[in-house]
Amino acid sequence: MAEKEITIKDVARLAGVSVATVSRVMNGRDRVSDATRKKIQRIIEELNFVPNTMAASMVNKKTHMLAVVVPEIQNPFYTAVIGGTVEAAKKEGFSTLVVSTYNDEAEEEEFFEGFLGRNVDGIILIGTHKEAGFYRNIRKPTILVDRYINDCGHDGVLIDNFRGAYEAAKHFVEYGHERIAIIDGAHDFNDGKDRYWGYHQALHEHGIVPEPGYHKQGKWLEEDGYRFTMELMQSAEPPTAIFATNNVICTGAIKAIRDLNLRIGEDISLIGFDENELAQFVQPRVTVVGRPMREMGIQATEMLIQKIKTPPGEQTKLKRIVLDVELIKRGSVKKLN
Amino acid sequence: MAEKEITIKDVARLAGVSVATVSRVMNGRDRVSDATRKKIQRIIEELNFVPNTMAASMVNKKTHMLAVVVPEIQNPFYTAVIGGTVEAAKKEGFSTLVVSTYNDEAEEEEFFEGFLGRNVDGIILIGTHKEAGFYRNIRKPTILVDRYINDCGHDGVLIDNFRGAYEAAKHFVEYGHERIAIIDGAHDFNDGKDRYWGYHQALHEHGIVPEPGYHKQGKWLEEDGYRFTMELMQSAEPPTAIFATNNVICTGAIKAIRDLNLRIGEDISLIGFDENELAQFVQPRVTVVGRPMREMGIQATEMLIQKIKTPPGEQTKLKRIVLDVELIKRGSVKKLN
DNA sequence: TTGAAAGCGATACCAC
DNA sequence: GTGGTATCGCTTTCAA
Repeated sequence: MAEKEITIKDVARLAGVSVATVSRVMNGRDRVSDATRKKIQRIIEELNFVPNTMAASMVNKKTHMLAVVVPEIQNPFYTAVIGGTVEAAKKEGFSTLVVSTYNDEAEEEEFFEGFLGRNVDGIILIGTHKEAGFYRNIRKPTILVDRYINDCGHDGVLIDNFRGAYEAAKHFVEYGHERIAIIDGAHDFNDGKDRYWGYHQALHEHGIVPEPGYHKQGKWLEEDGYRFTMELMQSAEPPTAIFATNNVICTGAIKAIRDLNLRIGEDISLIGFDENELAQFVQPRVTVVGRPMREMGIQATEMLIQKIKTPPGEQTKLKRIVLDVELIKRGSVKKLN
Repeated sequence: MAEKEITIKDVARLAGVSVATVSRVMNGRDRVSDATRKKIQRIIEELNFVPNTMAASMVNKKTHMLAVVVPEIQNPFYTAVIGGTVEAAKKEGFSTLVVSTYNDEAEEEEFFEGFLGRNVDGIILIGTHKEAGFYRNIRKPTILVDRYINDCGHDGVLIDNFRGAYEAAKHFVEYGHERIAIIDGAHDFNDGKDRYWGYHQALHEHGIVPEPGYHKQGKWLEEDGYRFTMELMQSAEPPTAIFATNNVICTGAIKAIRDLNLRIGEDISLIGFDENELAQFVQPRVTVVGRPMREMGIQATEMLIQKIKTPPGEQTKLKRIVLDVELIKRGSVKKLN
């Protein structure tokens, strides 16, 4: 681990040519005579020379690396997005590195200020910051995924949270439910807010006034799902249906229902948002709003690379792609009518 | 996104000093008169200047970045290790980036050859390659975690797989089981192999000859756990106990048992390796061999940083830390005696 | 205390 | 085709 690195100069010297020529054969652009090319390649082989990527990057200002920054690496939703990103990036010759901010704004800032944030060619960002200002400060091709802040100055790939929630709530209503609870968290981002209002509108349209006591706001955590489901079901007038607005809240709700010895789809109807392991395990399986997670990563990455390749002059207008969601009906909603 | 970057030269010019002096106040090493320091700091502030980390790294050959390379980012075991790494690295002033090789050797090689692999200061590696040669080629401080290849030339942080499996199998035996099946995968790495032989020894010590038909080898996948459990339970002489040697195999086994309408801990006893969501959800909960996942990441990172800071001359002998495992007894093993 | 200048290891333009 | 050299943006002697 001590030997000093071999550089392009060493190769040039041993091959009896200039560094310029060595550089040429490495990058294969300019033409070089077959004889010298062969010789240089042999030396490179012998010396086991690998060019210093950082030096090259200093000149051409490109690293061919993308970063995908997510709030929480443990959440399968995010890892699916990451998977899509890695796949799409690879196809275009970019490497991807993953950074988890653990939902910590400071952590997110550190990324952008550090070596990484400053040296990737572009960023797929599922942000933790809530103010547009933070995003406007990012002077690098960036695509916001899932969470979008208005006026942030970047393109986005989102899903139709409003419609997803609307369909879920409508499904409850159409099956005759009226006492429909919703468990969510702070409306810091568009996603959470939209889900609430989608639910809200579906109820309204069917003449149901959402009861404040049926709206439980936590921190989008599994324990919130557990605790609020407990509370709801043990209240004087329990709901007949619960809308768990993300995957971990849904997991918590399922556990609570189990601990209460209630039967899903019988004693209580349930719809989740995003797939999760338990939703697919319990019987009957739980109806969820599904979204094209991997696809979101792919689309975002393609947009990003497109942007990276576009000359600074001819950048286009801001763009937001909204992907559709799908209500995956299974057996967790009881028909009351 | 077009404006040209501000450099140290701009700052120097505007402050009427040399770049050397600006560099000095940025790094705060050499002493600079209070007057000029103040002035330079003001200019830096005004210009919103952020030094180019890459240029700096070219000189001092340090990036203060660590990479943690895992086979699969979706597996909670690995994300736990990552979590430990990030925490420990941060404490020492290092940033961490995550790379998933998706169990693909080519992907792993690309990492090492690419920008990333060549520019981090050290690597926490849960490898995918099976031959020592690959690892010996890594000329950078590296700690192998979990999977270890003999003669690879790097330190390692492992767990006592043998004992974990041994305790699990012994637990079965002590509860009177004799027909004990094991589901694992290829013995490409020490971990899988050790788990098998730990099981083997426990049985032998108690006078039980492991029956070949009870050893099912797949690819360490959930579907293997599912399929083999089905096969085993539908065979002429089903086992009374199954040892599922990793978290996803255990998940598959639980699903199969559910689909067969069997009761865990009653019709079939089960022990898993590593925690998993279903093991904690089903009732009775499933006994598992637990290991200090986060702790593994922390220990490995501390070793790594230690190594990075050690002058090349005085490197110590290779070292392997083996952390202990714990059999977390719950209700999935029936007492037959 | 401060400045000039020599790198760090590549690329790319301009000559020849 | 090939070589010389300025350059990228910073750090670090060496002098002054």
